[in-house]
Amino acid sequence: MSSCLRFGSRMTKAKRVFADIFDSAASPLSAADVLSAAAKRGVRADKTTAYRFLDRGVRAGELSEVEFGDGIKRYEHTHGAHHHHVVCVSCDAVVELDIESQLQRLIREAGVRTGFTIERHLVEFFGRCKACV
Amino acid sequence: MSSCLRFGSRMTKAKRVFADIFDSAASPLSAADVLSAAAKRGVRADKTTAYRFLDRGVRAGELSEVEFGDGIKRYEHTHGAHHHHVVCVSCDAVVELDIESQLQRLIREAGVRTGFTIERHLVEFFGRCKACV
DNA sequence: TTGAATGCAAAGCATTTGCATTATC
DNA sequence: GATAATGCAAATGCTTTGCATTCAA
Repeated sequence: MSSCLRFGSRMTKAKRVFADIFDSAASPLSAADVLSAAAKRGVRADKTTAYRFLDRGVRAGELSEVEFGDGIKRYEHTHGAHHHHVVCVSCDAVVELDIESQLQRLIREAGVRTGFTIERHLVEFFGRCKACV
Repeated sequence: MSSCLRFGSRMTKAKRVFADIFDSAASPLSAADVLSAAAKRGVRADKTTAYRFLDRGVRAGELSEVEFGDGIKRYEHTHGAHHHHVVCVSCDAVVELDIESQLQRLIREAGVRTGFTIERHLVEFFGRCKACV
């Protein structure tokens, strides 16, 4: 169980569990998500530890922040390209969506039209999954 | 000075200024933005009043919430179609962007690929405006 | 041993709620 | 005069900070 999610110079129990949790996560996780998942695996950690893990992960380029616009920061393991999600408003299921090529086109157009140099974008979809329609 | 932004049954000084502020706003405004704009016009109001105005505006369908993913809720006057923005990360300038047709195509595709019924989306762009490159 | 990592408590910040007061209709 | 709207204080929820303690290297 060697996660590729590693940063910092000392390996601790908390970091090991957190990394494992992200490796097997099906959707972006908040600090609270990480803590409850860790608790389920028998590891109690303080919320500060989780917040620091997430912050360091982002700064190490290993985690990326995902914003669903509900005031809660969620994170996912960054494997290669950044991607987008479709979130079920009823059961919170999250499905990844690869729309890179379409977005690149859209971003190019947005840049041309506004004169901005686009650096970053926020693109997420919300709706109902098959089971929740 | 008759704003089309009206809701509730009694017109007060605070509501009048807030409505005027939204009428002449160039970009989405937060509660703090609204309050400082009101102060500049000589009207001191409590933050609770601003939050309630924004909430009622959304529920009346007159204001729509804009999410830039920074933990601050911003609002804009809803005239007709919902649109998107390009935000300058340096000077906070906001430019509107009409990409409805492209988005409709993207949403249709996302729905087909994931099996979700897409109800809502979060699409905003961030970068540097011409002056801030 | 040493300082990176942790835990706990307290602080920050945007937002919300409870309740008495004010002022519009 | 009824009650919608306001203002103030306190509470909420997520996140961050300060600081003493612990533990991996």
